[in-house]
Amino acid sequence: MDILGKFNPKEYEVKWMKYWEERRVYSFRRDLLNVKSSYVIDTPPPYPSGEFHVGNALNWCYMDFVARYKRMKGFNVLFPQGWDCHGLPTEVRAERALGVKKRDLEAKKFKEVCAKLTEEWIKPMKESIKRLGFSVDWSMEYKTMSPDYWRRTQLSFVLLYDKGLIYRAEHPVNWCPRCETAIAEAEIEYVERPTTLNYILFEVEGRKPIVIATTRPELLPSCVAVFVNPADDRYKEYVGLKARVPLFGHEVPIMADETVDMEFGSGAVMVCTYGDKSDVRWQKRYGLPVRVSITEDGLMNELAGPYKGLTVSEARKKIIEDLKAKGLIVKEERINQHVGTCWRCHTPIEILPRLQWFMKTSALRESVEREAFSIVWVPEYARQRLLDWVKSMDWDWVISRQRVFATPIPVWYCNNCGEVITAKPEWLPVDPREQDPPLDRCPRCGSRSFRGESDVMDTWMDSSITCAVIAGWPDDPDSFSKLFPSDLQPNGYDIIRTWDYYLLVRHLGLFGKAPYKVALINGMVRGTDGRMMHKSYGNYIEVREVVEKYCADALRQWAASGATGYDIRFRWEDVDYAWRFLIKLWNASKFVLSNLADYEGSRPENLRVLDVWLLSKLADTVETATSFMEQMRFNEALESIRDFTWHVFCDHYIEAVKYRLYGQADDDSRRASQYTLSKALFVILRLLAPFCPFITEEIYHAYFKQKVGVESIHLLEWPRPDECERNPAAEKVGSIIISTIAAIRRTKIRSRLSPGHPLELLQLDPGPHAEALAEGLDDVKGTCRAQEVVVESLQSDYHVVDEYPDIRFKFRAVKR
RNA sequence: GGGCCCGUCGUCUAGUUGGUUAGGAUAGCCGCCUGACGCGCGGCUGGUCCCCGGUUCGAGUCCGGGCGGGCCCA
Repeated sequence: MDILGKFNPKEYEVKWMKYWEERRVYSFRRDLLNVKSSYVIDTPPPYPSGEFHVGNALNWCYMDFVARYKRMKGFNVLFPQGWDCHGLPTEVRAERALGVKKRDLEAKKFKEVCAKLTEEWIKPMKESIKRLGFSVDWSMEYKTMSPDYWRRTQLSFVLLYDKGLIYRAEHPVNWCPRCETAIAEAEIEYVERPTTLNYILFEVEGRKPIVIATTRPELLPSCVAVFVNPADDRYKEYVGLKARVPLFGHEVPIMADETVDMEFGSGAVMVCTYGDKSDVRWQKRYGLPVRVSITEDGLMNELAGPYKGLTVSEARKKIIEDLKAKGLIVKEERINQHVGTCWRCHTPIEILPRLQWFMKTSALRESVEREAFSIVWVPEYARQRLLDWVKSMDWDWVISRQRVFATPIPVWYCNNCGEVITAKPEWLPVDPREQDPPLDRCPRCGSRSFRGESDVMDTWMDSSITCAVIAGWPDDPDSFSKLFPSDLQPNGYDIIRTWDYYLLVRHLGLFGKAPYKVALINGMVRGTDGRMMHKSYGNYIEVREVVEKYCADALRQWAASGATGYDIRFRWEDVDYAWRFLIKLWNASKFVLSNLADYEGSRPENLRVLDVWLLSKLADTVETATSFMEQMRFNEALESIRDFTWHVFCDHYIEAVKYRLYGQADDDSRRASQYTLSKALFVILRLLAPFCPFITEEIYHAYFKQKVGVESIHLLEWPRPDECERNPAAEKVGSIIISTIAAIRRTKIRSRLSPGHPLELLQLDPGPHAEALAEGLDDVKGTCRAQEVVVESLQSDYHVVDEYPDIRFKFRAVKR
């Protein structure tokens, strides 16, 4: 036996981290696919930003608690780790690193630089994931930028295209003029900012001019109609007439629509191509013309006449000046406006019509809504979030992007007839920007000249097929049939509308089946000041800092301290408490192990009542903890284990068996306590293993490994209540004895005696509990260090046991 | 403006189908060198359960209306 030495988590944590990796302790047993039930976790692949932050840590802790618990419950756990590599920030960083714009460099070369940077940023994140002890199977690691991965993304594109769920059309899209790309609704961030609402005169033949209110006068050249509310008395007579657009001179119809807000501005609005989403709605509903005046890089085009070439904001200034010069602005009003901006570069977005690729998500709305009910959401409110989002979507998903570092869209166009040629599955992976289709001639017109699609796919197209990919799709149908759908999809509530939604819609489109069974939602991490943890708030904590000051097991306990699905504050006090618990466990283990030298491991015939009491309480704890783990209520599970360990096991049981170990009792009693100590510690360690994988492994190896033989505690079975021998009668008796001991100890301390101070005489009046106390008399005597105990009726000057006020006692201490 | 979530000692958290004096943990305070652990042990003090109504013999819990905070969206 290897008695534990000094508590040194930094040393043993690194040791076990390496041990687990070398021995592949957490590998998914593919050979047991048909033998053992699998449990599949669809780890959301993070974007390789270079930093694994505390929010990630929380998310991964949840996954790991489940992974380790399920593994111990006998499941063959698949816990993979991937990287969602493509993304604009990488392109921006690459541009900065190279000092060029992406379009100025050959795509191939630019992609190489991005890939290299991505590899670099993955490294530190991977280190963090390992250091925190997450039980990932690294043989399953994938990167969405690898050709083998984007082969799958492309295949999913082709299959959805063949099913009619992907189409190409000219449609208004959210456009970032800085990034020069379309972006999805999910990528827009709305910010509030002050702006000016301009009241502009539009001439109307035969009437007084009509005043329209707009925040975007630069869109006058794109004006295609004026709208008023049909119930608005001010404008009833105008409906059906034509208004002349100032400065630009074209005439537009004045129309009525009940969605016009009479209270806003003048009650008359102009419809443009496109100022906002309602412009798009009206344009569609009334078949209005399309007049585009803004270019893809955010400049005014020829339609803007003299303003051509100006940026949007320059044009706005100039147009306002010119209108003022002509007396056409009658009022200016400062208002706050919500502006859609690009979530990456924060440039205000424009809505532009453009040929884009779409996924027909509108066709899948009903099945998404239906499947949301077949999924278990932890906590349940998350389902409502998803449903609300699905109901509010009004456009199909734009899946094309005008970027470089991303999965290519596997499509070519015939230069002669324009035929769209999608790749055959066997051509994949393919990059149409660099490769021609393996065809002699265009199947429609026979031409030999093709042009590859230069657009690429939205990153979400990569990351929304992970459930299929980790299950082995498309190469291993057998494995796919067993590992799809995933059992667990863990992520934060902020990305329910993206991650959970896109996964659902993609897999439903491809396979007609929901991709995960349980969605486990985590809240946001707040700083010590209670606000969201942000670098800009100055309340940002780095994972490394916590691990260096404390250790991974302490950080993991902090992550378990909040209620599942709700925000959690980072508190050093929690980490500190966790740290102290580890020390407590360490010392208790040291005590137990140092008393087991002459114990061979078998169960003695006769346990004493306190032994049975402890094991029975332990059975309760096992049951409670198990139930909480099943419900993924990690805070409750951990708390029940810590509470039992600290207060039942250490404070009461260990204190009450010391006299039996220190040679004041007979051998049977000693052996019974040794059995109970070792049994209880072994169960505690296993209960704690999902939360504190390092310390439990260290203690396991110091003693239990030799008895059990299994190479890691994490490969053992989760404890069952029945292995702890529940016994309600003994629990009752034990509780009486323990309460009595505690009451005597309290009284000693109040009398300024140390708990270990010997008593010359202890007088005990058990009241109705004579039988129970008779059974525990040795324990009371030994633990309270009474030289003599007399059981007798007490009438005066006695103390009582709080929990059992019928029990009276008094004592006389040995003189100091 | 809309949807969802949340308001319980300073802080975090539990509170079953409504049912004794709202439980636990931390922090705070007061004791104690006690033999695994002062990184410890024992104890004490903290709550008008956000507010106002209603239902009820009885409301932290159910209903209605506010107020405050958060996330997502417009």
